[in-house]
Amino acid sequence: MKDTDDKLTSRNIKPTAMRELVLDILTEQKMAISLSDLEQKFHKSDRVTLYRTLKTFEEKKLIHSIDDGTGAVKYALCKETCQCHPEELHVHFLCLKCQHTFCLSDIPIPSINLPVNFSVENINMVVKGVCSNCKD
Amino acid sequence: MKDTDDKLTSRNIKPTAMRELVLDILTEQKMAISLSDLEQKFHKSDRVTLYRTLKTFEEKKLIHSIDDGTGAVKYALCKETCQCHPEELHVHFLCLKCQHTFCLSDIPIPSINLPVNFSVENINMVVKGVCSNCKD
DNA sequence: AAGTTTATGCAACTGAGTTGCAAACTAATC
DNA sequence: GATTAGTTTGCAACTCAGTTGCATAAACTT
Repeated sequence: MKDTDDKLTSRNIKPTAMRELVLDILTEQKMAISLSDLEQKFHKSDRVTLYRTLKTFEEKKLIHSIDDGTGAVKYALCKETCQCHPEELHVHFLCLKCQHTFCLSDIPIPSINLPVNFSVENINMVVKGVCSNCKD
Repeated sequence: MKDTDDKLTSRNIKPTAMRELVLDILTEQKMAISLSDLEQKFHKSDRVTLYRTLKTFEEKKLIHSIDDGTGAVKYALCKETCQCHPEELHVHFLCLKCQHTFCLSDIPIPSINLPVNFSVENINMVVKGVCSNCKD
């Protein structure tokens, strides 16, 4: 738990039992998960608490949210030092077969030449297709 | 109405009074609009009909949908010949001040080098920031 | 230990998206 | 132009994600 605690405190999040649990679950995931997904990892849980936990984590940039168009926002861990600035963001991939959403952490979002006087704060880029697992 | 009718029939959509009206409204818009926005352009209207009209239009590629993360999917007209293939897609912009969502029709979505054995079918790319109108 | 702040759990609500069904409309055939 | 078949429209009702308010429980302060 020491490790988990450190991750929380280093992001200025008070380490409660609930939060440690949620962070551990998020750490285990190979893919992004939604609030409902998270809920189902618990035998007994309160959606609202999980919801607020995710919100807190996102605010403190411990996790980032991905709107992949499936109707439920998904969440995945940020890298240690991530501040979620536009230059740090990566592409996400939604597999239309297995419905899993991945971080393509190695693929940065290409920079865009916006029209004059437009400024960027955030970018959401989701590629939809078929992942290597589902390709046969 | 001739013009509107032609646009519908050329996309294999039967031109009903309702559909002509919706297409006309969509044509007038400078920005993408949601189902709720559309609903409010009518004095008396049925959400479900408008919903289904938008679905039909999208299926026939007369319009495309944009998930800008605001919770409501927005819609905008496609170009005449658009088939909504990945290479044809453009970037969208959500202004965090005026909350308007624009097509940046001149800015194609940059192509991405996906990991091996990943294939693309669609891409949603939304840049969020402040538009030139709201910048002061 | 008392008091203050913060987190949790429950109930309840909103709003987008959706489905089923019956009535209205359109198109096709005789 | 009446009959039928297929399509579109309108209404009711539902699901599900996200959200708020409030009361209790836990953690932190002095």
